[in-house]
Amino acid sequence: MELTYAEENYLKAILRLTVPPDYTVSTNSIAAHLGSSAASVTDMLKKLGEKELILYQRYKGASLSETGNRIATSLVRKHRLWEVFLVQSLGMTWDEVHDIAEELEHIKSDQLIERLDAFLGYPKYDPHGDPIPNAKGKYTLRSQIQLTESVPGQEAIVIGVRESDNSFLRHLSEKGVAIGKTIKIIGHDLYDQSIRLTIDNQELSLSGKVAQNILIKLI
Amino acid sequence: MELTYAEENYLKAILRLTVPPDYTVSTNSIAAHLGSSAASVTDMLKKLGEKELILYQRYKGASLSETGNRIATSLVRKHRLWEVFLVQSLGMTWDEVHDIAEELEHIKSDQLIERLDAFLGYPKYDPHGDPIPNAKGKYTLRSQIQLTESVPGQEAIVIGVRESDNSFLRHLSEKGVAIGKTIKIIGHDLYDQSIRLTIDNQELSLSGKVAQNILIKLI
DNA sequence: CAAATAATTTAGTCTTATCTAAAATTTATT
DNA sequence: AATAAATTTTAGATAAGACTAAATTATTTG
Repeated sequence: MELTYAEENYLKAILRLTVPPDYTVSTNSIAAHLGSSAASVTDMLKKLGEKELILYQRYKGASLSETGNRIATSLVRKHRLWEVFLVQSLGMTWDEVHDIAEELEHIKSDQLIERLDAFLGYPKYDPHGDPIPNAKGKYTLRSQIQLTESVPGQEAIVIGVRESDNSFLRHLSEKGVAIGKTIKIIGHDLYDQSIRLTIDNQELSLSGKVAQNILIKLI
Repeated sequence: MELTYAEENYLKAILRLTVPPDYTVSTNSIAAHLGSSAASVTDMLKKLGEKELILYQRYKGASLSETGNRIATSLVRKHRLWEVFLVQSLGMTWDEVHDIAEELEHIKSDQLIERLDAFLGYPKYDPHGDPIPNAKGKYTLRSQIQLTESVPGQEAIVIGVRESDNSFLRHLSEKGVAIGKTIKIIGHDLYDQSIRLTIDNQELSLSGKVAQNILIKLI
């Protein structure tokens, strides 16, 4: 199927924002992620739904179909392989390559990407440490990381916990931390390993011990 | 200036079709080259004229401005450098790379293209033998070739002659050969070096001696 | 659980790039 | 040079992707 750049970008956005437990993405979160209006997103979701690239119900959000997931994953593969090329072959730095890879990922040619993969030596991770899906779309999920592995400035979604005893969970809910919440890392304290972050525009601090048990997905 | 893909493709088409003596390109020839309608071309020429990328007068055709020429040449540079990469680094064959380079040439990053140039070892010619403009847009004009150097199937425009004595020119006009005419090569005769080609859907044959003195530009 | 708030969709516009059909202009021909 | 033919432009539509403002549906809160 021939997709436009816009359609491809929406699929990628939905994949990025997809998190457990329901794997459903809201209109507003897509709009915020892409920097466009909610109305534009609705229009596109209708179109992607008709093409059966996503499952979409009015007012209920969207999730990727099998086809949509395959296409979005292949875009991630292309994006990350190109990033490796830009750093490894052309000597660019990891912070210079994102925007260029954002354009390169849309080049349509399976042969090209398979040859690029071979040329680069079948790398498993991109320069940011994110895993590169193989030609079949399989990859080791490393996009799920511990909160302690985050870097200041990053935005992420809370997707789970590594411990589930009641006192821990109660502590989290008191702080306003819940699965599905979007967070933004402010910084790591060098002395006590605590992490400052914002949730719902509220600033708060979590101890290193707590942060270690919170799983997030970068967005 | 931020140009759309369509605008860039029009500039490239105009550069390709530009030939002596007047360096002016007609609406219809652009339409034929791009496979679009004359009306669409007129619309775009108006827009490019307003942006001062071309000089355009209604009913009189278009020619590239200095800026337009610079941009179009830089697109040719990108296209040919990417073709070298695809063949030299990825091992593709010269006939597989054109369409992919057609997409890659639009990636916007000066840093990228300069690094790619260095990575490839500052090649002077692409896999088809066409010269690659340097970062300043300079290149050895080899797109002008003798008719004897053509290959069956190629289409070209007659852009000049290497000899200009009267009997030669009279011979040409009798055959229907004139500057600005579009020709298509049918084949080279192995015994007498004569060349068969079509002009205005008329099939004709030119002797090797004559062909040697006709300069063409591939399209 | 009803009212208030938030999220989402619909309706109506705009821009870019395309098209066809009709009108205008230029070029060729008799 | 007048008319015919070819070329080019204008006029009016369409589709994709975006927007704002208004309407609708869902969620939260008192």
